[in-house]
Amino acid sequence: MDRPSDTPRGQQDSRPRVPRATVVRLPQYLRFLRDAEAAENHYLSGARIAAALKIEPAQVRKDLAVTGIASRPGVGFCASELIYAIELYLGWNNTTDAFLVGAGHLGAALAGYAGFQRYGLNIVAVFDLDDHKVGRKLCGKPVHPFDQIAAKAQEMHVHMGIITVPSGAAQDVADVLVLAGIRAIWNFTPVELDVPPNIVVEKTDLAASLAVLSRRLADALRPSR
Amino acid sequence: MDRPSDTPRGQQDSRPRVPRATVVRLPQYLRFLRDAEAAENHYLSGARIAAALKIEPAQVRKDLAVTGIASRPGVGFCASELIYAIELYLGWNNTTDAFLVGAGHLGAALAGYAGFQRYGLNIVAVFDLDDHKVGRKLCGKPVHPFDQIAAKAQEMHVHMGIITVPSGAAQDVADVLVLAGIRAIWNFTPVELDVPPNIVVEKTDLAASLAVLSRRLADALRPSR
DNA sequence: TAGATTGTTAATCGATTAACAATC
DNA sequence: TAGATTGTTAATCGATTAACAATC
Repeated sequence: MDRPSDTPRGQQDSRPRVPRATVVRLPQYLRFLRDAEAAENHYLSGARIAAALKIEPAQVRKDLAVTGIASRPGVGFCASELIYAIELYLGWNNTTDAFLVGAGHLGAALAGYAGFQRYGLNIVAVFDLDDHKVGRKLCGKPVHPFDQIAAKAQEMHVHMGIITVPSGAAQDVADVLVLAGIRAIWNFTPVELDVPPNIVVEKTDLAASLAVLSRRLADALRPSR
Repeated sequence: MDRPSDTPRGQQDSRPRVPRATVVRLPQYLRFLRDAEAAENHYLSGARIAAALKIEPAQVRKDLAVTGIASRPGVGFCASELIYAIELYLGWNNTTDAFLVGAGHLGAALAGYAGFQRYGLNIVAVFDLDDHKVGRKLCGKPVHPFDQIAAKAQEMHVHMGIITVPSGAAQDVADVLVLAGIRAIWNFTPVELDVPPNIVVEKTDLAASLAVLSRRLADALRPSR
């Protein structure tokens, strides 16, 4: 009933736990700071950042504290310092190579999105089960046969996979990615993937966002009378 | 210092406030229930739903309570009843017509996504600023010139707009949509849109999801030694 | 220096989890 | 009926907001 050693959460919990919501906000700060930097605003107070992004000032200070960068009262944060620190924190200073599986419309949208470069993401290859798509290019990225994932992952030292296949194939694709040594999966299907605990999965579920929007629209239209 | 009437939140707060997280989970339940129904499982206990979706049983009971549907101890929820009630709650029983602005890769992905039908969403028209794209079809949807949004919105009684233009054009597009009488905006750009308070905006920010994934991958790779 | 702004601790708020009497 | 399962209240957990002494 009682376990020998009662490790509460992981082993070495030296890192202070950062709320997910904070990580979600970091790209917002990053964008704003890059724009400010481009506009020659090199120093910005937390209060100003807060006002621009409609976030509570205290929240901004707390969020930015995770970067380890201090702000000087009266002067503010040094934009370039913060930009560098946020990129570092998110691992966006070095580009991460990723595989994309599923050369459909959504796959094409992601493969063709030049903006990912700013987020340190580089889709190096696309895979698809459909032989008609193999050999062609999808938005400039070569499309390989699905069964070459493992070989190419070893060869190219790729750690991240993006799944944009139909729901029915999602789990199979995930299994293959895991076997290929992929450590992080960005799942664009609504399927709750079953993967080993050491694999990081992040789901982008369009239906979830749409649900919130639909519900709020219904609320907005109802009492309009 | 003290306001005359201390209205805490809105005017008629008869509706019990439903957590956003609950609304986000509803599509998960819906999918699971539809699958169960298709597999001839007509009654499902909350416990079983919880196990399948890896959600706490108490959470499932609480979430599903918003639908007003009761479960019978020993028997469970009636799948079809719940499906209907969730669809009703999300306004997905009747299809919602929507405009899509921005006929790029992401626009094509959304315009071509047949699955939206299951979520009560119907993209009826696409708009783009680029004249080369106007007149063609994008995944079967006609592409209209951008300046026809207002006229078409009135004509087709459309309340929802989806923005998939480059970031720089997002605010302008939002302004036009608002002027056209659109009430809900699904924003796929990272821009924090400035709209009147009666307009509902839901942002799907890919950078935010990627940030969480990147950070967790960095954490996973670091202590692997 | 004086005053604005910070970093951080305490208070609040909201959501999740646990517990348990009520129910089919 | 007996037992599993519910709906709901209380306890816990975690994140946001407020407050304020420390700081440039």
